[in-house]
Amino acid sequence: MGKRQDIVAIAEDLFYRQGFGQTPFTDLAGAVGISRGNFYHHFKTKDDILAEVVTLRLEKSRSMIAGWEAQSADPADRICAYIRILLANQELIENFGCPLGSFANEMAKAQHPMTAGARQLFDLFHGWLAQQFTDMAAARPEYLAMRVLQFSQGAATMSNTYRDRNFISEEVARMCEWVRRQDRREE
Amino acid sequence: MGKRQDIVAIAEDLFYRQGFGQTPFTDLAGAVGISRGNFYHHFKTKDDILAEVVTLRLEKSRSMIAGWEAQSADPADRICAYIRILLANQELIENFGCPLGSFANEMAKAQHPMTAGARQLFDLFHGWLAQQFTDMAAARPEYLAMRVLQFSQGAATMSNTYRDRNFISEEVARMCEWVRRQDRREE
DNA sequence: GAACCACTAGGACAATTGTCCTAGTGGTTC
DNA sequence: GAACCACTAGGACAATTGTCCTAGTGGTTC
Repeated sequence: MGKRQDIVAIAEDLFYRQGFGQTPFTDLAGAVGISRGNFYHHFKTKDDILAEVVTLRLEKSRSMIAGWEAQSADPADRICAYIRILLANQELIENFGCPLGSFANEMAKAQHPMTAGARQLFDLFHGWLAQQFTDMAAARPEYLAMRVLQFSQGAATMSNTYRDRNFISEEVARMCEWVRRQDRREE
Repeated sequence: MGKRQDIVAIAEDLFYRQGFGQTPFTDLAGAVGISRGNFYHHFKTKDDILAEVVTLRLEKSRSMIAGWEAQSADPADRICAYIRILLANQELIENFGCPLGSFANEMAKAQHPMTAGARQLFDLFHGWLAQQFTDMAAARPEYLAMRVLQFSQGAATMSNTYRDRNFISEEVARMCEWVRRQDRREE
């Protein structure tokens, strides 16, 4: 049992690395260890697998967020934890880009219904970041949350293109300082 | 005559909108108006078309740059012209993302040799931006050029995901002001 | 041990893909 | 008008793709 979950977990990884449209069932079959035609016992279509992959990503994102919340009560620290994904997942991002950004773009280009799912993922982080800025008593928390997303998307693309680790480290540090400067609480 | 160039021009557009891997010859044939098998009179492989598409993009980018240089002698103005692509091509970016960033990411995921071509495109803008910052007597012109690229990549992804024109306008304005603040010349 | 179950392999299918090949056509050059 | 040219349509090909189907297998439940 759990085969279905295995498939989704492996598909999540492969779709990230190769793109959804560039990942045929042959690859999935090889990685999961079942035959190609057999996927249809578990899923109705390839799009159904994608839908569950997005659900899995949402769950994983929620538990990442829960982890950051558990690790610090300070909203600025929490936002920095988000920013530091750029370092924690550096090698993956260098090779395949940001999972959110590249997925959203692929869905948009394909005019795929799951474009909405990609946006949900962004919304999840955006909402949470905005909440942290609110807790910092910052003006325009939603705008600032957009700024953080924008930064991490840009940095991920630079990382993917140039693989310049010094630059990324500097930017992560700079952005974390910027976040702290948004704190308007009496401290 | 010129048929070859027609094909490359149409392929450039389609590859941008749909992605290279998701654009079959059927689509190309429909758009160009010749039969599918007939492409092989003009090109040896699909990859050969891509190579010429990249060359075309490089040429187009160079003439955009030449246009900005002709329009203003002030380096800050010139950099702002680059940043304002986000507004000039807003609708395209909302629908398909940044041509540079999305292309680079697709090539990286496919581990396609043309990853190098994608990077050449980035290098072209990076080099030119760095030159503008040098002309402004700014410290660390190459770093600042990276910052501009990073910003426009992030903003393009936000535009592609959220299509929030107010946000993009504000960010373009903010970034242009930031550019001007890097000016260290005696004025 | 019969009935059921979740799961499997792998053949088959039509559609699509990149590519190759043949047989043209229509204009220019001598 | 013969020779050449750039270009064309479209059939054919093998490989690949997503999907469907059939015939199982191996374990659990009564």
